[in-house]
Amino acid sequence: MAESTETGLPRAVMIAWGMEKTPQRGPSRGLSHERIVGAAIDLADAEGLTAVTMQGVAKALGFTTMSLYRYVSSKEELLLLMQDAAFALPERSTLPTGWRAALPAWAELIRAAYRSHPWALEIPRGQASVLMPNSVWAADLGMAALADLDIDQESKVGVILVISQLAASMVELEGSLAEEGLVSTTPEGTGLLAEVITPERFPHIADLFAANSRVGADGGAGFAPVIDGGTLEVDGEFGLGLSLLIAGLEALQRSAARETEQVPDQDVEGTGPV
Amino acid sequence: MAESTETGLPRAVMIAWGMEKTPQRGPSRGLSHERIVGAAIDLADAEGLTAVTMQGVAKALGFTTMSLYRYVSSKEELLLLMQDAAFALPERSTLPTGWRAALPAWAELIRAAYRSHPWALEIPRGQASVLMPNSVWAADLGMAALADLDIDQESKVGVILVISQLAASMVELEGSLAEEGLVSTTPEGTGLLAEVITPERFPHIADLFAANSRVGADGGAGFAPVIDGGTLEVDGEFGLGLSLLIAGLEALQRSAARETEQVPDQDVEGTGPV
DNA sequence: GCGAACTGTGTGCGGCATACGCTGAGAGCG
DNA sequence: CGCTCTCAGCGTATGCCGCACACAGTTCGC
Repeated sequence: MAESTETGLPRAVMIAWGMEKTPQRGPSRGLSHERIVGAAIDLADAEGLTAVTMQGVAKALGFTTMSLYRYVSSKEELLLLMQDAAFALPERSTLPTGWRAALPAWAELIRAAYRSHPWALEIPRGQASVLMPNSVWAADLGMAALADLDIDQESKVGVILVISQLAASMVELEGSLAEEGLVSTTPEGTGLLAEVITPERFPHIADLFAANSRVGADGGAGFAPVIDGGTLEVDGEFGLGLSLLIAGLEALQRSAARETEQVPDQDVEGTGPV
Repeated sequence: MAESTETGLPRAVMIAWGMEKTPQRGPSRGLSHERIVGAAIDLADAEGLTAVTMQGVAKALGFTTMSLYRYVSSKEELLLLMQDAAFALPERSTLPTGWRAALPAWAELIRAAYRSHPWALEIPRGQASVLMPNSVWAADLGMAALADLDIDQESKVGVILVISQLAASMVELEGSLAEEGLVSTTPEGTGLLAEVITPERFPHIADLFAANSRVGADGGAGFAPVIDGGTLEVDGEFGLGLSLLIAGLEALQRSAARETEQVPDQDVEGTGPV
C-alpha cells in the first residue's frame, strides 16, 4: 500500500529526510514539499483533516490540483508528510535528570505535540511512520529519558511505546469529548438511557450513568472517563496511567535488584502476556 | 456532527438499544438495521473498511443504494452501528476472581474483540461510542474485574480506560506492522537510513536501527516495537504495559494502606499529571 | 543553440455520499 | 369492504473526490 521507491523505503520517508534528487533541468519549481505540507497543515488546523483535499490545498497555494502531484505521488504520501511535520517536538528540548522526572516530562512533550495538531492522530499510522525524522527524534529523546533506568533496551522501547500510545489515546479522547459538548444533556435522553442501562443488567456501572447526570463518555475502548461538572478529567486519566506505569517500573526495578541479591520477591513480570 | 434526535441522544444510540419507533403503516420493510449492519461488517471483514460504501453494502443486499437511507440517516451512523456490533464480547464471559487475575483476563477479552474486527479501530470514536450497548457492557465487566480492588470508583474507570486504549493501540499497531511485511528490507534502504540516523545525531536510538538489520517500526507515537527475526513482539509490549500497570496498582494500594496506618511511604501518586 | 528534462495546466474518468420526486404496496379506519 | 394515507424502494441527478494523461511552455547541459 505504501509507495516504495527502488530503495525499499517509502517515498515519504525519503522526502522527509531530504534524500530527494531534485531535478536540475527544466523550469524552476514554483512549489516545494514544505509549502505544500505547510498549506495542508494550515487547512487541517483550521477546518479539520477532512478539509484537506488535493483541490483545497492547491487552491490555497494558488496552483491547480494536478500540480501537487509533481511533488507528492499520492494523497496518502502527503498525509504521511503532514503527520511527521505535525509531530515536531520543540527544538533542543531538555529533560530533567533521573528517569523518574524525565519520563513524565517526556510524556508531556509528546502529549503537547499531539495536542497541537490533533488531526494527526486520524492519519493511519503505518510502518513508514517510525522511519520519519520526528518519530526517530522523539524516540531518541524517550530513550534518553530512560537512560539511567536499569532495564534492558527492549523493555525501554516498550515503555516508550506504551506511553506514547497512551498520550495519543488521551488526546484523541479529549478531542472527541470536547467537540460539541456533552451528549445526552437533555432530561429525555438520560431518562431513556436509564431505562436500558439498569442496575440489574449492568450492576457495576449503572450508577455511573445514573448518578446526578454525570455521564461517562468513551474513547474507543468503550469506557467512560468521568466527567466532573463539565470539566473533563482526561488530564487525570493520563496522569493516573503514567503514574501507575512509573510505579510499576519502580517495582520491576526493585524486584530485579532483589533477585540479583538472591532474595526472590514476587515476580512482577508474572502477570505478563495473557 | 453526530446526528441527534429530539431526545438529545445520537440516533445511532437509539437504534443500537432498539429504542426505535418502527412505523406501523405502509408496506412491510424488506430490510432491517441488523441485515444492513451485518452486510457492512461482512464487507469490512473481507475487504477492509474502505470497501464499505453505501453502494457496496446495498449491492451485497440486492437493494439500491438509496434504500439504505430509509434505515440509516448517514454513513457515519452506519459506521457507529458497525463499531458497536464489532465490539461484542462473548456472551456471559466469566472472569477469574481477584482483580490480579481478572484484570488481565478482561484485558485479553477486549484485545480479542478488537482483533477479530480490526477495522473497527479506524472508525472515529466519538462521545456516542460509550453509550452504545456493547461499550457499556464491556465497561461493566471491567468494573466487575476490579470489584475487589480498593481504590475509588473514578480511578477504576481510569484504569479500565487506560487498558482498553492500550489494547486498541496494540491491535492497531499489530495490524499496521503485519500488512505487507517489513519496510526497508533492502540493503540500499537500510544503508540510506544509516546515513541519516547516525549515532551522533541520535545517540540513544541509532544502534536500534543499525544493529543487525533489526528494524524498529512504529505505531503512531513514533516508536519502535522491536522486531525479532520477523516475529512481532506486540504481544510482549502489551503484556509489559499491562504488568507494569498491575504492579503500579499494587504499589498504589500498598502505599494507601500504609498511609491509613500513619506510616507514610513514598508517594506513588506524586509523579502524577505533569 | 538545440534537444532533453522538466514544470504547471486542461480535460476527463470513475467512484463516492446524498438530495428529491415518484410509484405502488399495504394497513387502518370508516 | 373499500378508501386513503403512510411509507418502502427506485431512478435520477448533483457535486465532490483522487487521479490519469497528454500538452505546451521553460530552462539547463551539451
